[in-house]
Amino acid sequence: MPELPEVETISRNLRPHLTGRRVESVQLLWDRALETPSPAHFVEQLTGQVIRTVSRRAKYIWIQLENSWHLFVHLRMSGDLLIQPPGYQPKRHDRLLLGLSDGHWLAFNDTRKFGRIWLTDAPQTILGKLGPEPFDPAYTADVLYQGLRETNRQLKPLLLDQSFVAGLGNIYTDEALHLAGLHPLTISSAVSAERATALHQAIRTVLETGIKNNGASIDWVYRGGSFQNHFRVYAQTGKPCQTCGTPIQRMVVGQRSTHICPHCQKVEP
DNA sequence: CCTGAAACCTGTCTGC
DNA sequence: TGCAGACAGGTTTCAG
Repeated sequence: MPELPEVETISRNLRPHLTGRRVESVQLLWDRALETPSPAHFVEQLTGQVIRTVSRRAKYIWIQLENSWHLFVHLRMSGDLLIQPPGYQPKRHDRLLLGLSDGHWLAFNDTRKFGRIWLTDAPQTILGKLGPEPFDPAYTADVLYQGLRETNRQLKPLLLDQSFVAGLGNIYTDEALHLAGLHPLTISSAVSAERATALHQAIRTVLETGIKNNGASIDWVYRGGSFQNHFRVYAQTGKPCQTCGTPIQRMVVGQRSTHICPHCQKVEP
C-alpha cells in the first residue's frame, strides 16, 4: 500500500490518538513481523512506556518513547496501522496489538506479512541508510542533479532506491517521471540540468498532491485516500495521455509494472 | 558498477 | 464451476 503520502497520512491520523498515551499491554500475534529485538525483550521493553512523538521518515512510521527508545513500523505492501475501540477483538491479519492507557488499541494489520517492526535505542541503524526527504529545503534541484550525474542507473529503479531519495514508490515514481517528461529507462547521468530541475519539481508536486488527497486507495488495501482519481499514467494503460492524447503504455522495468506516455517520455540519448 | 531474478506472503482477478 | 497463472503500492539478497 504505502508510499510517502500514504504513510504521512497514517502518521498524521495516528498522532492525536497516540501522543502521551501509555502502552499498557503488548500482544505480538506473528513473531516474524518483529525485526528486533527478540519477542520477549520487545514485550518487556515496550510495556509501560509512554509515547512521546509520532512522525514519519521515508516510508517508516516513527514512534519515539519517553525512555528514548524508538518504535519503527514499515508497512511494506499491505500493512496498515489502525486505532481500534475498547473491547476490540483481534481481526484476521492483525500482527501486533498495543493496548493504550485510554482503552483504545493500536493494531498493526498486514495481510501479506511483509511489514516489519523495530524497537531500538539506536535509531541511526535505520535512519542512517535513508536518502534525503523530498521536502527538505536542503534537497535542492542541484542536489538531485548531482546525484543523477554520479551514477549510470536507469531512472526508475534509481528513484525507487530509498538511499537515493526517500519515500517514492511505484505509483509516485511513474507519475513524477511523466510529469517531468522523462523515460524510466533513461540513464541518470544523461539527464540535463534543466530536466533534473523539472524532475525535482515533479517529485514534490506529485507527493504534495498525494498528501492533499490523503494518499491513494487501490483494490482492497487502504481506504480513505483519493489520489487514485488523479493518476496520469499509473494503472491508466490504454487511456489517452492528458497532455497529448497518445495511449498510455505498460512496460516492466526492474521487475516493476511501469506506465508511460510513449510520446511525452523518450529515452535520452 | 549495474541489472535481473528470486524470495518473502496472501488475496484478487482473468482467461481457458 | 474450477483452476492455473498473473498481478499487487516494498525491500533484500544473490548471480552474472
